[in-house]
Amino acid sequence: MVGTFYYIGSIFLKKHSNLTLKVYQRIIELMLNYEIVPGQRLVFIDLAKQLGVSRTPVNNALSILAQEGYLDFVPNQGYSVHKLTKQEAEFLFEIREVLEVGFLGKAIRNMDDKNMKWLKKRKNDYEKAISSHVDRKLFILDTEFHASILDMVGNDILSARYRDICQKIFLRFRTEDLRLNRILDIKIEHNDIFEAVCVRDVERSKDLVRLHHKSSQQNLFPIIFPTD
Amino acid sequence: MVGTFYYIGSIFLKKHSNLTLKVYQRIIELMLNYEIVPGQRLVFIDLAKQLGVSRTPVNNALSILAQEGYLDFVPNQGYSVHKLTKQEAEFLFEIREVLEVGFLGKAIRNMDDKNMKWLKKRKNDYEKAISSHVDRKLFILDTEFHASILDMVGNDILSARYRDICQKIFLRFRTEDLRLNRILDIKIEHNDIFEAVCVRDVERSKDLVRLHHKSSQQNLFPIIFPTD
DNA sequence: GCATGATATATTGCATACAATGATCAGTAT
DNA sequence: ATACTGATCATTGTATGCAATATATCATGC
Repeated sequence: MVGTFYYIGSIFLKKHSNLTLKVYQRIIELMLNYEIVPGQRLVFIDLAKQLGVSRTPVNNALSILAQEGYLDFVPNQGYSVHKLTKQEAEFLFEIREVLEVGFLGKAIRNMDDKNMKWLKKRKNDYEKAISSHVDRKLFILDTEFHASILDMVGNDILSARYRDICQKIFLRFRTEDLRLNRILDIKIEHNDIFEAVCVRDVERSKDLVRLHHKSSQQNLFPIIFPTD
Repeated sequence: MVGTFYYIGSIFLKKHSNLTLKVYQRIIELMLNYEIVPGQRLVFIDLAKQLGVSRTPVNNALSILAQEGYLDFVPNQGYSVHKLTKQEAEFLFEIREVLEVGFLGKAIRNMDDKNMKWLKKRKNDYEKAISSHVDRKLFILDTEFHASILDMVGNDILSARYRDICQKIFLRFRTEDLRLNRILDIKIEHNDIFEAVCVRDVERSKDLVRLHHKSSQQNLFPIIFPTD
């Protein structure tokens, strides 16, 4: 179950909530669990029946998700799950890298022992999950490793946006797209980044992060976008 | 009239649209024109009456705007226009700068004569608007000057997000907050940036942009957040 | 056989009725 | 006076009916 990990909109359901937000969250879960997939059309009444609510909260939730770019919307025609294009994925990778590299210096300057322990924990989480090929766990834990570095900046808006970008990317992928050798490479590269960050070597960290993203892109894109 | 310039969500109303999107756009206009102001509560029925529609599309539009961070929302209590805190403004400034500086090199490398002319036009637009103190025109034209540089990168998602960040910031300000001497300084600083970009001096451009944002922040924040 | 047009069907869009919730205010007890 | 309780009111939340729109089906004509 990945339900506790989604980032979209950074909404945290509280005791006081409404159906719109619950439906919104549920749809994200459906996307993360491949129960609805990129390209698939979403029909109000079907979703409403499936979730046991009326069309109103479904309509609301879909409006929000469309605005965030997770769904496509055509007036009078309806909603469908957005299928990220190769170009969009490139755009997002590019933004992701600029943010990560751009804030790495501040993150490292801000880092304390607590941060470092936390980061190590995220690194271990990824490694421990390598064997268990469930859902999108690896994508999420990979993202969490990187995001944990950025979290040290202390800029909540940045943290939320970074996670949103990563999620938009990995929602396009399937776990099978990550081949084992790439998974193990990621582990090694994370280790290298972790070491460089720990010794506060900003320039080396930046280089390693750039290299890491480049490798990920080179490995995944031919699989995800074979024709383009 | 600033209606043609808003960025939120980058939705462009087409022939086929629906009331939700029209209401959404209208509320943005109301925010830009100070007809609804930060902190103000938004009541469904009032807005619906004012815009001549039912509560349904208003509800939809407000959900979207809340998700984007332009409105605050408390379930069973309602919506209010978000009043950006000093910290949030600092966070946004920080992100803005990292994006702008981080992509400046690529922008300059991509620049051709057409881009350069376009940028000069944006620079002139700002200068011409200095005398006409209407609405948020200066904020918008200032943003457009900077965004025009980033547009050269050719990353649509980046361009949209950059404008969104700027808009979130300047929605918190009022035109009166920009004092004349700062307005004239901006003109000079834009000129310097423009020159550096034109001669493709990436490092100098970056320094000037950083300086420019720092000055803006130092001038505006004491006025906008006097107590904090 | 293919294009065209009319009809039927499915789905979205909007308004509204009713229910649920929270805020306000008055009244009572301490 | 202040704190508590209950009734009233305002507003949000949800479901649903009907209208508008788009799509699919089928018949007709060439």
